[in-house]
Amino acid sequence: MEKRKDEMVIRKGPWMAEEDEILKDYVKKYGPRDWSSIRSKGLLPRTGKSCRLRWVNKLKPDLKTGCKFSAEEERVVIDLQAKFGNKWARIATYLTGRTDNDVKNFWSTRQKRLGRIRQASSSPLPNKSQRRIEKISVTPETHFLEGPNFGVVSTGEESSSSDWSGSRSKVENFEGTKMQPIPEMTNPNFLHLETNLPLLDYMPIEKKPCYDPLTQYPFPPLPEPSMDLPLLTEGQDLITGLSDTNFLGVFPQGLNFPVGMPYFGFDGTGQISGKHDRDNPVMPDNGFDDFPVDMFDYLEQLPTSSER
DNA sequence: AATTTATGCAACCGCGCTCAA
DNA sequence: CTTGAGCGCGGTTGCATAAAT
Repeated sequence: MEKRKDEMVIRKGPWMAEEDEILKDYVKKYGPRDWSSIRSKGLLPRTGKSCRLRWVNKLKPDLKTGCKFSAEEERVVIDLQAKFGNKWARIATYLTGRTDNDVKNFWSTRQKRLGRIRQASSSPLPNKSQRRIEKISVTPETHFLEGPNFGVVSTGEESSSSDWSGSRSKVENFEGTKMQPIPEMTNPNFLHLETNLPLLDYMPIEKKPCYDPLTQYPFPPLPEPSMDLPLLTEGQDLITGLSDTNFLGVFPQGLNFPVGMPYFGFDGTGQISGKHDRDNPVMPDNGFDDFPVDMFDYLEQLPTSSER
């Protein structure tokens, strides 16, 4: 017996291709609004919320679905999370083709990864079960150092921190004789470095209208590059501002960086931005009060002088 | 090859805000 | 002023898949 449309059983769970098509047709006709009417019109047995979520996160035409966060995107998220806190929707406005859910998931994944790193770093001689976790965890984000006292991570083939698929097999665990966490990880001054970081001064992307005003069909031209940041070559132009003689003034006295330099914000002019965000007291809600998880991200592997 | 475990992502839930009736 | 619908956001969960054992 057929139910009236307002009695329609609400469907949950994964979307089928047919449902996607119906939803796309709806948006094509009516625009991305009145989500609840999709159900009241009897088009889909889904709540308005569910329809909106599906559209925003998966069906909108300008999304970078299935594409890992680039190093630049990672950097933006990390900096803006420090600036805004867990305001994923706000952060997402600074990234082209990324949704709040994408940003949230990225951050969540990153938090877990850093948590594992933290755990691994606190037990230098892990037992057998822990060893696996460490093996999984170690990426360049852990910033192991090369040299006689420090472990080796780099295989020399990774140019972006964003693609770590397969990285599990590239690294060794702590029990190996070559590898130890960097000593700064336990230095209290180092741990509080983050509070001294100048923050980026990004501009949100101007989200272009999603719909052709004539046809109401979504055809957003792909947004322009996402912010007033110089396009950086990984590990190179990134540190342009280091030539600023005032640059080191932002560090606590006596603190030095044996490898690489932390990333600091750019103001869009190529100069290091020393701006602190006074009106944003929000601190990252990362759950590691005494161990800022972002600490790793301000250590970028730099090319050696011979590589520049 | 089979099983276990970890990971990442899609989707749901609850809460709060806005706005119109 | 109140109320309820609609919507957006952040937190959380469950599942599919990959990786390890």
